[in-house]
Amino acid sequence: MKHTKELARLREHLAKHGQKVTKQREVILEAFLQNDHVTAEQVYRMLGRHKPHIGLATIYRTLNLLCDTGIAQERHFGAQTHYDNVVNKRHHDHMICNRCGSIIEFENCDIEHLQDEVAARHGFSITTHKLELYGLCSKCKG
Amino acid sequence: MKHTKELARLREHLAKHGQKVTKQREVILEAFLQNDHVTAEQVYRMLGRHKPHIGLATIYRTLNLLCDTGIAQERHFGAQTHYDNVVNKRHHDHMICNRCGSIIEFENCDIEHLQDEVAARHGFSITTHKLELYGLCSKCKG
DNA sequence: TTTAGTATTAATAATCGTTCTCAATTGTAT
DNA sequence: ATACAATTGAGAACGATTATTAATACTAAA
Repeated sequence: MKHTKELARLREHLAKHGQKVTKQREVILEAFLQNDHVTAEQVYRMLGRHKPHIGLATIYRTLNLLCDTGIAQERHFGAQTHYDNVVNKRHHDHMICNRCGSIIEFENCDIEHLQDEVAARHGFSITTHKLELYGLCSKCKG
Repeated sequence: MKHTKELARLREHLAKHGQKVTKQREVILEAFLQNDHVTAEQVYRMLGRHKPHIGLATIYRTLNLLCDTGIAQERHFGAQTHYDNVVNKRHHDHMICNRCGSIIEFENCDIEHLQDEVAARHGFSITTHKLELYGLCSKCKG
């Protein structure tokens, strides 16, 4: 319930950029940290009964802010942008089930090595990457 | 200029599905095949002076049709959907330059092997995948 | 080749996710 | 406490894509 470390990180970022600590930002951070990844709509629904009401635009603004702090990371799985919780996690990629939509996280250093090799061969320098495997999860295969 | 093979493939698909061969579909296919990957807008601009005028909705419909035939494949690089020419190509992935937007294709079997391994470890069966490397191309690095 | 029937088209309205605008409000440094 | 700048909520605006619809163009059968 108390994500003091992430809260500190957010405050530090805000201070460094002359931005303000607001109730909305704290509330949205708290909601965000309760999941592995969420869409703006999902956060909006989570905070539906919150008083005072928090607008959808603020959700978007704050989720993008969390990306700036490095707490979140954008992913484009389908139509909607997913905001991925990456605190306390190393880089990871995703498997997405085409039937039930569940998302499984995984990490694999060997793949990342090979990516670096390929990039080097083309004189390309990687800043980020995206790897998604689509198919059927173990449950939906049966 | 004459992509008879792809045209045949399209006609076959249409016949099999009780759909019709139209001028628009042939013209759009021809335009599509002149690039490695295009957006609907790009095709629309390519055919800007074509008579009779071809509407944007028809471009979208036809590009999606080409995906059904297996001639094209959708990619979601940024805001717009890219339609990737995959005839006569094996599976490949992409490097996208963040500065100039150029897209470099590459293929790497070792990576695909590792993907299969990871998936197997999770009881997941892959139908498709997407791998994109973002960064700076050799030109923009200088 | 004419006909009848269905698929397709162009134009544009509609939709969806997201960002922008702006007046009102709230942090923050003094 | 004051003043200034950043933030907010509401809804308008936006860009990409899809749906609607009346008119048109294939296609297969006669």
